Amino acid sequence: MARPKRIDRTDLLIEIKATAWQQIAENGAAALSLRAIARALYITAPAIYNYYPRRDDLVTALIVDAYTSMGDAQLAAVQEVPPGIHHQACLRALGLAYRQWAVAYPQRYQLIFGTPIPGYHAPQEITMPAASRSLEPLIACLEAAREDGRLRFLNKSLLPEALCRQLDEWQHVYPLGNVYVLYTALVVWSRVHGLVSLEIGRQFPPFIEDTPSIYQLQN
Amino acid sequence: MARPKRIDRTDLLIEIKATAWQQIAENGAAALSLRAIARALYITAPAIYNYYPRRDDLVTALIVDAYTSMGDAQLAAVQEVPPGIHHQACLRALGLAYRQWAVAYPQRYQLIFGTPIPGYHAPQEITMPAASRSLEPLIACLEAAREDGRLRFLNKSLLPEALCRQLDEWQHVYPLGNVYVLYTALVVWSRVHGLVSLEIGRQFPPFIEDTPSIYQLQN
DNA sequence: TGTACATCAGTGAACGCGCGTTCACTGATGTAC
DNA sequence: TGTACATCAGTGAACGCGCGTTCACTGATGTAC
Repeated sequence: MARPKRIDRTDLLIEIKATAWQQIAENGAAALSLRAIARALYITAPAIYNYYPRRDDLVTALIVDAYTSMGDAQLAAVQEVPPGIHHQACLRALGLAYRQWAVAYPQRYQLIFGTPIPGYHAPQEITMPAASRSLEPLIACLEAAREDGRLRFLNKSLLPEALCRQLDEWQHVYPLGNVYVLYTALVVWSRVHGLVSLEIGRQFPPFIEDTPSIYQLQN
Repeated sequence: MARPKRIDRTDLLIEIKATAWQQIAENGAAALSLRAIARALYITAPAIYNYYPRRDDLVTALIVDAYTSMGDAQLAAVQEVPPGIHHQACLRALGLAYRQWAVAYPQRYQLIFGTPIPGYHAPQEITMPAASRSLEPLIACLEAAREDGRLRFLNKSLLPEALCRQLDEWQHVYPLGNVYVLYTALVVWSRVHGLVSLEIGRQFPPFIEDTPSIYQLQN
């Protein structure tokens, strides 16, 4: 039977997540605790079990939310690029959007890409789709470039075999694009990620972002 | 009175640290626990207190060790560069050494640069000197370049004031070089760090390192 | 060479703490008659 | 409009756990005579 919705229900669920994010921001993702969240909400700890049957489910929900948020930002960035424009501009917009998102929500960034939470093991079947979706815009952009013949690929034999198999499998489960496109996406993404993780991780002054994606396009 | 050294003493102290590193590698720095270390060494937990009066002291010792290890690697890299060579070569060697060290000791890297351990607060007066020393080779290299007139600096007004004050203070406590040199060092280091943190943090295949330091030298 | 003593690394029990999780409950709310 | 009932979000007590840390202790070792 469909569960009748209480107004409170969504409210408190949202508040739980918000408080969780706050705690992650303050003490790091490793210090997340249901009891601390409950305390902050003037609620007893077991009450949270009405919303998340286990602590890990909360963490999973947070991770999915973070990926979704990132994916939305990426999508918005692509849609703001006027159509018919060179793919490089698209890549560049994605790179900048990635950075802006990370700077705006460092906690989410940390939860997804930072040191994993000690006890927690992410359920791949829930986490992977969200992660894949967040990379979709980038992959689509590269796929379009490939179809235009604007992407040059390296020899297949240059791809490490293990990596190749992994990409194959990935492509099989979430058919987003050509294996080489996936590989290129990973490379592009990882380089941008490198710059961004630096900016987020340390408390250094934000350096001017040097439009990083450009020199990746092997065209 | 000088404490007479037992042979055991240094042995177990080393074993404690080694086990700690192992645990950091396995479960992340956040999961470090004296009891777990004791368990792994077939020892009771209080025994550790003969070597480190508090848990945080162990962590501090590990951090200092990590910095020292990194500094040694940096120093060794500089010394292998034949004298009289262009400073760019020196910078490049430092960058590559940084990466190699990080790849060789990802746990140490994680402890220093990763998400901080929840309860732990580093005692600056112990931690900072070690950190500074690890950057010394880089700073010396840049300082030499400056003396050769091979470093061009931006206008002072372009430096954020807060950053400027912080660097001033740093330079005052550890007189390693000109403030602008320090700034440049930070920039160079941070970019290399960005690339490396990417390579370490994720379990992606190691990409070919693209000799990163070069395009930093503003000469 | 043998005995008495001091040292001190490691033991085992205990403490208080915060954690995730369970359980029977309570009491406000919405629904049916 | 009023009453009886079902629902179910949140409570409070309790559990077992691992943690850091303390304390009085023990027993092997090295030293002094």
